[in-house]
Order: sequence, then C-alpha cells, then structure tokens
Amino acid sequence: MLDAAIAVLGRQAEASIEDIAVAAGVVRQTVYAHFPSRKALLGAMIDYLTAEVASTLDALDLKTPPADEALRRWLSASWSIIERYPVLLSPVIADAAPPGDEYDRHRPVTAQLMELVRRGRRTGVFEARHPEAWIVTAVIALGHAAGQQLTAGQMSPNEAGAAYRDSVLRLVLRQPAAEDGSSTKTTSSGAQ
Amino acid sequence: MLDAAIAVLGRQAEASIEDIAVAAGVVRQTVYAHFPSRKALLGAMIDYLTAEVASTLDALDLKTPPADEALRRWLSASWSIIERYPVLLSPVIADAAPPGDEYDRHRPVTAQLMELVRRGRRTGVFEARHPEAWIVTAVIALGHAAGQQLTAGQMSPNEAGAAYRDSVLRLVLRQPAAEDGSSTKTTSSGAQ
DNA sequence: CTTAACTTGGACACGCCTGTCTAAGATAGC
DNA sequence: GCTATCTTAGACAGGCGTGTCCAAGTTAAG
Repeated sequence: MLDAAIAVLGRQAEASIEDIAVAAGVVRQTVYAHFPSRKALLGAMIDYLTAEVASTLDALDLKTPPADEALRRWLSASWSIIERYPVLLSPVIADAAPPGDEYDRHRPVTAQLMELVRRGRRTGVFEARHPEAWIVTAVIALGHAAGQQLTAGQMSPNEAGAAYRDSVLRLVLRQPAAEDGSSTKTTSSGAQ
Repeated sequence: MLDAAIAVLGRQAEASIEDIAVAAGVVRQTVYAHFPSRKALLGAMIDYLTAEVASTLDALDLKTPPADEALRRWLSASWSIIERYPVLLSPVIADAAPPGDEYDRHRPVTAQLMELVRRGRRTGVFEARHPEAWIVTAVIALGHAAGQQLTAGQMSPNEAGAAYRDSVLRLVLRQPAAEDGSSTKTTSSGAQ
C-alpha cells in the first residue's frame, strides 16, 4: 500500500488518494481504513523512505576514507536510491515540511552530505569558494537533473548515473580527479 | 496584469486566478474579461516571457567569441533573467507543454544554449564525456538551485549568481578556467 | 449630458478531491 | 457453523477552483 503510494507519487506528484488506491489494488475507502488522512499517508510513506534511505546511507562508513573517496561512495549509494525511489525527487517530499526547516527537506540525505562536505573542505580536498549550503543544494539539483533525464527516457540508467557522479565530482573536487572512466561506455550522444 | 501573474506564480506555482487577480488589484471576473481561461492567461504570460527572454539573449552575440567566453556571457545574461523572473524556474512553465516536446520547455533558452554547447565541444573547449542534453539539463538544474537558494534567503543575489556561474564553468569547461575572481567578494560562508 | 468601455458584486453550475458513514459481502479463525 | 476482521459499494457533505451570467456602478470621451 505504501509501495503503491511510492510508485504512483514518483510518477505523478499530484496523484489523488483514488490513484494510489487503484495502484494498490484496493478502493479509496480502504486506504482511509489504514490512514486517517492524506497527510497521514504521506507521513507514513516519508517515514518509511527515511528509514530506508538512512539505513542504506548509514552502512556506508563515510568517515574513515579520505573525503573524495567517501564522496564517491556516497554518490554511488545516493544514485541507487534515486533509481529505486524516484519519489524522493518529487515535490511531495519537500512540500511535506513547510516550516523553515533546513534549507532542504532531504534531511537524512543532506545531514550526512553536509558533514562530508565540511570534512572535505577542512582537509583541503574539496572546493571552498562558496557556502557549504550551495554545494549541498547543487549536488541535489544534479541528482534531480539526472533523475529527470532518466524518467524522461533521455538517458539510460547507466548514462544518467555516470553523468551525475562525474558532474558532482567536477563540481566539488579541488583537483580534476583524474576522471575515472567508470563501467559505462560514454558514447558522446547515444541516448536511448 | 501579466506582471501580477508573473510575480505571484513566481512565488506560488499553484496560485489560483483569484490570487493573481488580487495581486493585480482587480477582481476575479475582470481577469476573465481579458483572458478566456487559465490556460490562456498562462499562455499569454509565457509568450510575453519568451519574447522578453529571447530579446535579451538575442542581443548577446554568442557566435563570435570563443565558446568559453560566450558561455560566460550567456551565464551573466541568464542569471539576470532568473533574478528578474523567478517564475521561469517554476513548474508552471514546464507544465505548459506536456506533449513530448524537447527534453525541456525552456525552448528559447535551451535552443541557444544547446547550440553553444555543441560549438564548445566541437572546438574542444567544453567537456564532451556526456550527452549534450545532459549538459543543458545540468546547467538549468544549477540555475534552479541558485534561484532556490535566492528565494529561500539562503544566499544573497551576488553570492547565488557567483556560485551559479562558477559551478557551471567548472562543470562545462575542459580546463579549470583559472577561476576568475569576479566582482563579488566570495566570503566562504557569509550568507544573508 | 450621454454614451461606450470597463469594472464590480452577487450568484450559480460544474468538476474534482477529501473525508465520513453505513450496509452488504468476503475471509479466516475458533 | 459462527464470529471478528477486512474490504467493498454507494452515497453524501464540504471545500476549493474554474468558468459563466447578469445587473449595477464607475470612468472617460464625445
């Protein structure tokens, strides 16, 4: 049922309870039997996703390796999360917490990323010409861009992931980073 | 009246006709006296913005200078446009053309940018490891990020603009680009 | 002053979504 | 077989936005 919400809202941010219900194979009233209101449903979904994402990211050990290596790990993990849960890029998530929270509502993601960025700057591995908040925002924005290219069918999952990772590294790392030629063949215009 | 729509929709993408009307200092029915429907209003607004943006960008001469210099000009111009018309970053614009148009609906902007990117790659000045569409999307995404930081009050206009420009250059240019220390004082965390 | 153009307030139909209620059906466990 | 639980169908109220109609008011121009 939450799965249905995650799937539907990933495609249609303004989906109604009805839409979610049919996707779950039940009828609207049944949804209300489990969640008293739309807000409650969204809240439960976000809690679920938060736990899921947090557990993935917590298993990463970002504090031991040098910041650039940690960033690479983080990028791999965050990209696979984005692939699995497109809804995370949807305004549904951001709209869930209107009060002036953090600059962004991807709390479980941004918290660790922020920490990592701070460390990378302290150790001189990351660029430090702009506010930390900017780096975090830019990384997320590139995640959005890649996810969008993916759902629009403009790029394959591998292409989008590679573009995302490379671009973030170019943006964040102090030195050119030797441009690791990852697993994907980057034919310069072979989109879908 | 269109100005009111531009202003209101820039802050509230899902604003109603009522909202736009009061912002324009009139009453809802008066809006309908000028535009037969919501779609017509949005259409007129988009046409107006398109013309405005196109005229700004056409006055730029992006084809004469080397691609990197042209990109810098384009960034300056596009940033001032973003500052002037935050609504351009709103989903209102993208939602206006659902049919499988271009990868994006910022047509007047993307067309020239795409052209520029192509040239930069041909002349070896720009990175070419990923599809052209990715570069365009990423640039727009960074524009969104900067605009969002701005409207969220996280960064000053100068900070956001500098971050936007620098980040795009880092992303697109083949060589480090000597990091021009532009007009803005980039104190590394002096937001607001 | 009188007319034409524009604006206003009131009212209403329609559609869509949310949230609630109730009676009837299905299902599993005791 | 009977009962507790879940699901379903139908219906309904209330809210909100869109779009339409119309009568009365305002304003500027002839």
